[in-house]
Amino acid sequence: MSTVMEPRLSKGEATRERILEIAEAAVLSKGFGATSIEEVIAEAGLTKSGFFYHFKDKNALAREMLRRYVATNDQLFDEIFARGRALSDDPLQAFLISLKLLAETMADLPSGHPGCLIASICYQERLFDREVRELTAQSVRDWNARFRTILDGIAAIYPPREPVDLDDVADMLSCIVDGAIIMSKTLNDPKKLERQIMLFRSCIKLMFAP
Amino acid sequence: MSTVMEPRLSKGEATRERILEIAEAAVLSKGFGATSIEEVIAEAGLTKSGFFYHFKDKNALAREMLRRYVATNDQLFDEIFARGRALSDDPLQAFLISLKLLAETMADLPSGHPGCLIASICYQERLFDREVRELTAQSVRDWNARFRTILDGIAAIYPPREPVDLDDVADMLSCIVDGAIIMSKTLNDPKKLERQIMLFRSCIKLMFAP
DNA sequence: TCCATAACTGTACTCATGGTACGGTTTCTC
DNA sequence: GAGAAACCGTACCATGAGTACAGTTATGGA
Repeated sequence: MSTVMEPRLSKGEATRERILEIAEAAVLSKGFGATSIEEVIAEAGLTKSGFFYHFKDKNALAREMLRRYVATNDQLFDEIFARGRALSDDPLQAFLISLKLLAETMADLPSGHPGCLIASICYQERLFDREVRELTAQSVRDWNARFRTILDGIAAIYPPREPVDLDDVADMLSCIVDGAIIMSKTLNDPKKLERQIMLFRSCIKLMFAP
Repeated sequence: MSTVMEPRLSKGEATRERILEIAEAAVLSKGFGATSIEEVIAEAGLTKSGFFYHFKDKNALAREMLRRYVATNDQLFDEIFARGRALSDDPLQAFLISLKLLAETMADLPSGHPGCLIASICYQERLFDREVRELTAQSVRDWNARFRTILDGIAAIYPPREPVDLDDVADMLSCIVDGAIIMSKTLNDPKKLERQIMLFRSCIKLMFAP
């Protein structure tokens, strides 16, 4: 899809990356509390001492995992919404294009979306310190604000038919995605996610299209 | 709201109920893997022997928790959609009323929705046996089918404006609710849930209302 | 009122795992 | 080649799941 310029990683940074990737997959499939450091280091091929050299404790691992996750997602959104704007000057059309791109991106994931780390953390809040919880909340607020900005641009040109609160509509996208990921995973049907995004797209059309 | 006829519980059943309630709250706030039997029995005021008298192991606890959760939710939906039908003969109006009732029910929860057990389990799938996973999948399928039936009744009278797949629309409700619960918990803002349900209601109006 | 059984308690284990502490060793990197 | 970065090994403690089993108390029906 997109070739990202990876800055050359030192050996330590590469190991950290490897640990974070393995840990994320484990956390998304069994939860943070049930993810043992032992299994992570076994898969990463290093010892417990090696692990604790990189991460002070499990909470430090969680923080870095989350930072990584948020950064990756931010980048994805930047890309998708920039492409939408590049393909149409009309804000509504641009958004509809971006949503289609988002749906396609999700559909292209080989074995379905692996899960949303923020959702996972939300269902295990008591395990994390305030910093982690604040980070999740802030990233959600940022995403909502981003969508809200887009919707403002649309509503300025196309007044909504039904009286809807644009903040709620902005929130809706995250809700749909998170909810659809859960349904996809629960029913073992990866297609649910892209279908729900496309349905949200239809709702946007119904709300704003003349 | 509604007075449910509780069949008189024997002492053992009452203890089981108490354990399940405490365990559910713990699981929803810290995850299944991180919920220790010790803390559950401490809060329930009984010993480890007492616990294992009621539940063979932790997975048996999970199964019963889930059964309880699904039954409670089924009952809630039965009630809400029956009331909707009672208040209007028009299937669309009945559904809109039911959605409003659902939103109000969610708004009335004292400290926000405690969380969806199915979502929690979905993010810890590897911890559970096939029976538990099959139970979650089946309950989601049942709920989707229930909504689909309602939508069929609506679409028979009010053909949808935009070409939408009714299965997707049916799925959307669960997605919205699950997603909004996550956002409510993450942002510590209980109102998100009811607002999203009301927004879904607006979308239904936009899709079907003449 | 009695008795069988349900509903527990108490004690005493095993085993796996998270996490800590710390000294030593290898491997980069400049 | 030196110094720092990136580890390894070992030993240790606390906690939690789960087992075993004998004993005790409460309950509810005949």
